[in-house]
Amino acid sequence: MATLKQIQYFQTVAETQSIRRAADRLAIAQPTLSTQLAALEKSLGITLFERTRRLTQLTPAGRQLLPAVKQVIAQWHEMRELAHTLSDTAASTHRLGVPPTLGPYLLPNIVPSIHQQFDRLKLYVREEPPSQLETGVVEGRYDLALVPLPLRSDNLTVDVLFREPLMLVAAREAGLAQNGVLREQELAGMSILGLDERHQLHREVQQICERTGAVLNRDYEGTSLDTLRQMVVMGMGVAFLPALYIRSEIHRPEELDVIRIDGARLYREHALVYRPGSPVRRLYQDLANLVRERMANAFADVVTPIFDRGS
Amino acid sequence: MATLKQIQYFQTVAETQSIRRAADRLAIAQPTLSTQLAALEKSLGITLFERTRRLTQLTPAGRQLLPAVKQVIAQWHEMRELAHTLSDTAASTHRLGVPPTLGPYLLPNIVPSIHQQFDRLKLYVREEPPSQLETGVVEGRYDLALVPLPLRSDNLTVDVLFREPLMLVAAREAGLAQNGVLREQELAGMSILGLDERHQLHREVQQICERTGAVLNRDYEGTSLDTLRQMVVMGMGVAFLPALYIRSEIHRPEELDVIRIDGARLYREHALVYRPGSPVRRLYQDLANLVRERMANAFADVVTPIFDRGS
DNA sequence: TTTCTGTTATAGTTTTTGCCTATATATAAG
DNA sequence: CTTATATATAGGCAAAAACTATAACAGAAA
Repeated sequence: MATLKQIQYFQTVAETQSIRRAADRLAIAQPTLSTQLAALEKSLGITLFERTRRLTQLTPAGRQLLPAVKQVIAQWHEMRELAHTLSDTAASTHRLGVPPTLGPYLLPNIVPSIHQQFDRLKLYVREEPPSQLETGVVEGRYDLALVPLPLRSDNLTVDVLFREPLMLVAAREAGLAQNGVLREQELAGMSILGLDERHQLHREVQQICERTGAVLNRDYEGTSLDTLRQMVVMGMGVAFLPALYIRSEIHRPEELDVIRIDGARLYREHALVYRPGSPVRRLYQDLANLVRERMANAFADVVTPIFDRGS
Repeated sequence: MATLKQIQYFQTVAETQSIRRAADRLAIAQPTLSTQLAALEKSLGITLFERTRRLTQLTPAGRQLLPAVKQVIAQWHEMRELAHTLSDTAASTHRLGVPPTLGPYLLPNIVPSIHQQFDRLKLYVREEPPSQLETGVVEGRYDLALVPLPLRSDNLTVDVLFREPLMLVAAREAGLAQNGVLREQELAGMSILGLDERHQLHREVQQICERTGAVLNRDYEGTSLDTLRQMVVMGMGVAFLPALYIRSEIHRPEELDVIRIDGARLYREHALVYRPGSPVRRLYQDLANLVRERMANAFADVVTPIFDRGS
């Protein structure tokens, strides 16, 4: 069937113009080489060499086949080199899915750290709603994903990363900000702007409203955190925004007050998920730890990293 | 060592996303495939697949290796196709050597016939003095050559092709032409122009002069048949020119008389030579016959084909 | 839960093949 | 004619690739 070995033998004989010398160079016995060469010629249906005692040289057909043979061997070597590079698991490209309300505000803070620690690892990042991220990982469209808890799927490995507070944001003129803090009870009856229901954040805010007695305003819904912020700036109401978004996109002096709500469970939790069978789960665990440490070191005032809690 | 079979297996499993289905498509047993896959992974130092019961899919590293693997297989198929094409011996490029005093005047007449009969055969033609053609064939720089007899080497197969008369050419004004024929005796003492001694024709003309009593003029020697003809036209003397050259390059009306010499052995003989061990000698015999037949059919008045005479 | 089904891995065996040594054969050189 | 050198052939062994049978395991169905 024309094996790789055989065509390597072919190349060597063509180069040395001698079966004996080629056998020496290949460190095999001369009869072995004769036999394999004959087998190759038979399987190709071509006489490759004109064998005389003085020298063994290519036939016209063999001469024309040689470049093609070299191509095959060259490609094969290339493949092996690539394999060698990839044998370091952290040298591959991993497909990471992120939700649109987290990715743009988290990744710029952690990607440099990742590249510092795993200098040959590459990330192929895509944004999608969390539900699709989960199924994406299960079905193999992603290798790993950042998703908010709780998960829908139960057949994924979950590394909980950190807790991210949701802050109430109001227009400055609304005058809600008493030293930046509000008690939970004061939320009752308040009209809250939210994202449209394709975002996970929609549901999270909805649950907060139910718990605190605030009212989710469904007349106007944002399509992204940025539009939601604009709606607040324009005085259409107040909204709950994630702390990392605020840290990233809202700078003082601005027309907005950022208010912490005392005593309420106003936060969301993010996790890194991947298939339990993934052969590189150790790498993903390392990545999760790297994110937690990065959060602990540089974002302790914004988020709360969660170590040692599986799911 | 990572065989071709193994990387084909790899590709098939990647495509079918299942070891079982891949085994079916490859017409091998499933355990064989599992084992070979494991062997490949070990030799590459990479885990290529994430095996679950539902589906077997590529790891990030495997995903990146796949294109390289496909390249190898594609090149290999290309090589086999080329081999199949070349398995028709008449589909290769054969290196043909010709002497400068024959090639340009013979080949235009026979190459079309060759391409008609062997439509996929290609010739790579080079001109060299006959002595170098012979060693060229012996040493493998040529696959076959047209050379004048007699040969220097005795380790070549010789297919004698045809006998080509040498004609005396004189300027019209010399008035030598009595009905285009001269008797041999009339050559005695005549001054003959020849080629320089690097050409085989130099020696041939020299021998003719010795036999007939003509005198070879060595003061002026041509470097090619064309310069020799020019010298005759300019009245510097008379010369012996090969019949095929005359047929090809001397057209009437012209300033030259072409004279046949009666009763003398004024000719040279051409042969096709190749190494006795050449695996395609049958093809070369066919080519020799084709040349003879072409000469017999279209050039019977110029040359004398020689059938059935080995050497 | 248990059972059934479908998929991959492992064990044991047979067949194939790639390689070796020894020897035959053939040619060019001495 | 003999010798030296190169390739081909023969016979045998060991490694590898194939097969069958079976185990292990997850997901679906009962």
